[in-house]
Amino acid sequence: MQRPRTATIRDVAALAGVSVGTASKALNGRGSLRADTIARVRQAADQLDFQPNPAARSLHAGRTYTVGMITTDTIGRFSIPLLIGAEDTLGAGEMSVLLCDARDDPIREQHHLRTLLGRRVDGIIVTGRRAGTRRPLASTAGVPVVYAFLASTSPDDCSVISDEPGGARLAADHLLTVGRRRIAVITGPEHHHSARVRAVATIAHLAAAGVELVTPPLHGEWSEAWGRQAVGLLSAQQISFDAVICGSDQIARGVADALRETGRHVPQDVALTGFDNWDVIALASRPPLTSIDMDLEGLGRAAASLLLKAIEGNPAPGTHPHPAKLVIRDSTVPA
Amino acid sequence: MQRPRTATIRDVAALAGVSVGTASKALNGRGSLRADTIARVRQAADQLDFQPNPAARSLHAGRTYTVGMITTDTIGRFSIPLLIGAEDTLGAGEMSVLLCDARDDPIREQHHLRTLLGRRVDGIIVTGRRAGTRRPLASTAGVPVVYAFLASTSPDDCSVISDEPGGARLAADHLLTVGRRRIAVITGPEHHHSARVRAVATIAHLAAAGVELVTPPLHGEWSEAWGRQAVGLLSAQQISFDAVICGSDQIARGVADALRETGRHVPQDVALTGFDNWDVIALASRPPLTSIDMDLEGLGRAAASLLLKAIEGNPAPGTHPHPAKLVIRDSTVPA
DNA sequence: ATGAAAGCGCTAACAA
DNA sequence: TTGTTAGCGCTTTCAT
Repeated sequence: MQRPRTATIRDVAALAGVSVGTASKALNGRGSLRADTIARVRQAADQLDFQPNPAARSLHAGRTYTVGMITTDTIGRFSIPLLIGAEDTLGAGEMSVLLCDARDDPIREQHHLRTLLGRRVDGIIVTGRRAGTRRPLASTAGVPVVYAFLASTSPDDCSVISDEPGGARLAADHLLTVGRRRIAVITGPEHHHSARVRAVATIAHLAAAGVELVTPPLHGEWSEAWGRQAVGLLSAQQISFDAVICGSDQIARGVADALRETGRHVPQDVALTGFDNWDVIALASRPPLTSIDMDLEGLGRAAASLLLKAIEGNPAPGTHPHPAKLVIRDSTVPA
Repeated sequence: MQRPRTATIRDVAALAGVSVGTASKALNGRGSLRADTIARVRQAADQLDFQPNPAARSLHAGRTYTVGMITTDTIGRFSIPLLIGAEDTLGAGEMSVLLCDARDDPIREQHHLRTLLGRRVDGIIVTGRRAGTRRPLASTAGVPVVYAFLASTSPDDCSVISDEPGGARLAADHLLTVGRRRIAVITGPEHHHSARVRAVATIAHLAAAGVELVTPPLHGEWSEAWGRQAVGLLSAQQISFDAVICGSDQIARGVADALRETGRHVPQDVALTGFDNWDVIALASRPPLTSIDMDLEGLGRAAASLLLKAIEGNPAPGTHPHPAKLVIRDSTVPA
C-alpha cells in the first residue's frame, strides 16, 4: 500500500475555507476567532483526521515531548516495573519514551546518551538493575535527569530510590508482631549494597526492640542454593531460631525448602520473610512467602513525575526514598 | 543550569566561513566540494559539537528514524528479550525505539497506536507476552508493521514467531537419543496455543520414531504445583515412565521436586525437559533443567530486520518461524 | 476577526 | 566549487 500523505494544516485550512494562520489559532485556541470559524476548522480537522506534524511542532517549540530512558544494566526484572511505571506517568502527560539499553557497557551508555541528546529529548531517566549508587551521567547539556532505583553519587542530581531500610524494618516489625524473638538473617553478598543496607537496618531496628540476632547475618549468593546451605550452617552450629529474615525471595525459598526437608514447619516452627515480592518465587514457594515489595512501579511513576517537574523548570535535587510495602503470606502467618 | 542553545548548522557555517548550504553538503557528503573546505566544516562542527536537529531533518525527510514498539500484554518476561533484541538491531541502524505498553487493553492499544502514528514513526513492532495469534492492528495508514512472537491473523501482515513445533521436536529427539522410550507429556492448559502446538508436534515426532506416549498429554496450569500434582496422577494410575516432556520450566521444576520427594532420581530414573529456558527456574531446579530456548532476543532482532526492510520498501509478508535451541543440563544427562 | 509573512533548522535544486 | 533560495509544517507576530 502506498503511504497516503497525512493531512497538513493547509488541507484543513483549505477545507474550512480559512487561512493557515487562522486554522492554527482555531486548533490551538489562540487569538480571538468567531465561534463558528473555530467549529468549522475543528470539523475539517476531524474529517481529515488531522494530526499536527510533531517535527514541525518541535522545530518551532524547541522541545520534543519525548524523554529518554537509559537502563544501565540490561533491562531486567527490576527495570521492567520501573519502565512500566514511568511510561505510565509520562504517557499520560503526552510524553513518549525512547528506550535505550546500555548493557552495563559505558561505551554503549555514552553512545545512547549522545543519541538521546542528539534527538533533543526533554529529559532522561536512568535506571539500573540493582540498587546502590553510580557516577552521574556525563554532561547532559542542561537536559534534566532523574535516576531511578539507583542513586547518582552527586547530591545535586535527582534520584528516587527504594527505601530499603524502611522495607527491612517492616519485615522485622512483622516478625516481632507475630511473636518471634530468635531471629536469623540470611542474605546476599556482603559487598552488595542492598544486602548490607537491609541487614544493618534490620539489626538496628530489632535492637531498638531489645532483640538481638541469634547469630551475625549470614552472607552468601542471591540464590536458593545459598538459602538451603545457610540452613545447614545454622543447624550444624546448633543455633536455635524461630524466624529467618531473608535478603531475597530466592534465598527465602531455598530456606523454606531446606526447612521442610529437615522436618521443620513454616511458619509454625520457623517464620520466614523474603524481599522483592517476586511473584514467580514468592508464590511458588512452599509455603508462599511473606515478602517486602519495593513498589518499583510506583517508584517509576515517582521518578517520572519528578522528571516532568524538572522539565517544567522545578527540579528537586536530592535522593528521594520511595516506601516499600509488606505483603503477608503463609510463611509468617498460618493459612 | 540554563540550557545552552545547541549549535545549529549556521553556527558551523559561520565558524567555517562558508554558507549554510555548503556546510550541509560538507557534512552530508553531497555535491562536490574542495577537500579542505570539507575538512574546515567538519572541524568547525566538531568544535561546536554540532548535532543536526532531528526535527528539522524529519520535517524535510518525511521520516523520523523512530519506530514504535507496542507490547499488547504488559511488558513481561517474554517481551523483554524481544525488546532488547529489537532495540539492538534498530539502534545499530540509527533508529530509536518508542516504547508503549498497552496492558492488554484495546483502548490503550488504540490510544498508543494513534500516538505513534501521530509521531510519524517509520514503523511499528507489535509484541505480546504469549505466543499465538491476534487480530491485526487497526488502520496504520501505510506504516509498516511487524508482529513479533505472536502472529497477526492476516497473512498479508508480517509476523515472526517462535518455531514451537521445532522446539518440541528438539526435546523429543534429545530424549530418544538418550535412550528414553516411555515418555509422558505434562503441559499447560488445553486451550492455550503453545501447550497445544507443542504437544501435537511432540506426539507426531515421537510417532514418526515409532514411539507412543505412555498416556495422553496431561493438561493443567503453567505452574510448579501442577507439575507436582501431575506426577501424583501418573503414580496413582501406576503408569511407568522414564522421561517427561514438560510444557514449561515451571512445570518441569514441579515435576523434578515431586519425583525427588517420592524417591525417584532425575535423570537416572526419569529424564526431564522443560521449555522456555527461563534461567531463574531452570537453573534453580534440582537438578538444573534441560530446556528449549526460543531465542527471543534473536527473534526480536529478526523482527527488527524485517521491519527495517519493510521501511525500505521491501516488505516480507507472511509468518516467519524463528528456530529454537536445545539447552542440555543435568535433568537429561547426568552431570 | 482574519490574513499575510517570517522563521524554527535543515536539505536540495538551481545559479553563479 | 560555492552561494542563494525555496520549502518541509507549523506557530506567531504584525497588518488589515
